[in-house]
Amino acid sequence: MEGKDLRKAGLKVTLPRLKILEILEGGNVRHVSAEDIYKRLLETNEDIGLATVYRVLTQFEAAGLVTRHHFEDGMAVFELNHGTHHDHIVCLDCNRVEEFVDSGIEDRQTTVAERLGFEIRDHSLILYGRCRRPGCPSRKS
Amino acid sequence: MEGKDLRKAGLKVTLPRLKILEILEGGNVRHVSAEDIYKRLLETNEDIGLATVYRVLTQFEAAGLVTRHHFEDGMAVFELNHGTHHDHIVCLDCNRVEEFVDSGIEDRQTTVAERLGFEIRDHSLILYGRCRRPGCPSRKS
DNA sequence: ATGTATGCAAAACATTTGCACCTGG
DNA sequence: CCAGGTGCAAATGTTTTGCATACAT
Repeated sequence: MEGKDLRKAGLKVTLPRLKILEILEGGNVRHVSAEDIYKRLLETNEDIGLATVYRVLTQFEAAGLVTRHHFEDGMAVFELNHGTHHDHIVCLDCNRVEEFVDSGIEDRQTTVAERLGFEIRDHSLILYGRCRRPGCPSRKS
Repeated sequence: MEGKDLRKAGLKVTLPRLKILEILEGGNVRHVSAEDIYKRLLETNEDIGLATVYRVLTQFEAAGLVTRHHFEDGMAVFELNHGTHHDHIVCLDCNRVEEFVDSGIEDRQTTVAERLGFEIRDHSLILYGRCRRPGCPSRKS
């Protein structure tokens, strides 16, 4: 029984919340938009409204289960929190997203914040570039 | 005559573009939304439509005159490019924005991107925290 | 039972676009 | 004069909300 995570987060265990959590856990894609999830639900013939998807994702975020990111296309994407913090690098051509952690960067962020008199609470670091892997459109040039 | 910047950017010198550039240069606020600029124009009794503000800002961005940022509220803010690159730290309580540059962070970003096989083109680093300065609401606690 | 969650449709919001008119060079 | 710029209104795309109904505990 996997409703544990939900109950532990103080959320009533309902079918929409279970299904959405399931999709987030279904590892094939780590960063999904509300619309992505909604489409996935339709494919599985689940009768769940888009509004509910947004509501549930917002609750999950408040409960610390997921993180909301704003990549530069403006549309929000959500990612299941698997404990470890990490930053992102996004390919401008194929939209592939890789994750990384660099303790040097993390440390210096804290130092910089202190120097400016801030008590740091969070940060968002996104690198943009070209990955030029097989399958990436930038390869064609 | 200040239309020089515009003409140099390959843009026809028109009244809306001049007025908007003027507001961006009017140093009191460095990060403004399209709506902010529109309101400022209304206060000055300029008859410029919101659509034009968006169009002009997009052109300015394409011309490299301004940079568009997505802070975490989702609404885009624009900032005049004064040459030097910098990152941002935003106070979660009073929304004050400070700028900083840390060459250590910059260097490691390049290193990380290379390690992951990316040719880095740009990045967005935003720290979030509490500044606890006089006038900052977090002070009241 | 009862308070909360959901679905649907409509609202709200930021941003973009179509089109007739105006303006800068 | 004429290509390009602008205002207005309407369209778009994403996210939120109101409300009557359905569900978990």
